[in-house]
Amino acid sequence: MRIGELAEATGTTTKTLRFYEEAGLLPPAHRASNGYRDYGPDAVTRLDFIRRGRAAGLTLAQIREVIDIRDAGQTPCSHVHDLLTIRLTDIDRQIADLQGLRATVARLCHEAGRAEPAACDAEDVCRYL
Amino acid sequence: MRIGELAEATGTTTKTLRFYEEAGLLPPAHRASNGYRDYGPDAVTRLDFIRRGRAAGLTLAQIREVIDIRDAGQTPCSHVHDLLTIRLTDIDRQIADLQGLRATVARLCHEAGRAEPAACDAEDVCRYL
DNA sequence: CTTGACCTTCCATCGTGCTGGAAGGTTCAC
DNA sequence: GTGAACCTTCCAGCACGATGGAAGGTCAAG
Repeated sequence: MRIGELAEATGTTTKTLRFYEEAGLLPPAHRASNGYRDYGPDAVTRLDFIRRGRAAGLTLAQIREVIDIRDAGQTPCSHVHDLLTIRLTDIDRQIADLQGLRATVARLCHEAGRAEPAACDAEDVCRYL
Repeated sequence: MRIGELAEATGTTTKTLRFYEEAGLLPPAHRASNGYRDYGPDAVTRLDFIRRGRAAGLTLAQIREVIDIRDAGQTPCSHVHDLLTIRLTDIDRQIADLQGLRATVARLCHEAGRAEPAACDAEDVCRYL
């Protein structure tokens, strides 16, 4: 299949596919006689893997690590487990940070809702922030 | 005070202070006879306001909006309230997204922990992701 | 035979908030 | 007088994941 068909089939764009190839996430595509990229069905499988990795919040670099392990003939299972463990810790920290931030912003927002502009000091820009 | 002293006093860097001036967050500093920037105590107040805005997760552009309203002689209270309300909605959405993501990653991580490499299909890179 | 939809490469740009470094001027202590 | 520690401007680049556009080749339908 051609690049536009693959993009259509996987819900992405030709730009992104060329970018992924450049980034080593897709193997260099076989070329038809006219120079057009010619993909087999395994490209769809590969892109689905990339999509799952992105959905899990992995970076393209991390996804590439996993692909490289597989392409080197190893099984990437344990590395995937490591990546997911780190990711989980990171997500938990992000959630905790956001919950702290939410409390702060909610308090400020509540105060700003009952603001008395006259009480503000111009030099301080806004006392409700 | 000179730029290095202001940076020291506010816990930032001279690079950042020049960047803020360029971005319109700090008014162009008065210059001493040798061309050095010369700041008054109000610069500390202004930087403290910027720091509070950053801590609330506002972008520099949003902080600048507030500053511009104040510098135009208006009271920015209601705009601050609007910004904080939007920010709160956004934070709640981010938290919800992350909690959904956490569930996904936790499940994958659990499965990957009891992985059987032999059961993996090489074309699929890793079935645990 | 032309039009339009594809495809190719290459290079630049987005947003966000800085950060680094070069090349040079100023000031102060020793 | 010299060296360090400041300061100045200007231009480049980082991460991240694409996205836009120019200039040109290819192919099938009408």
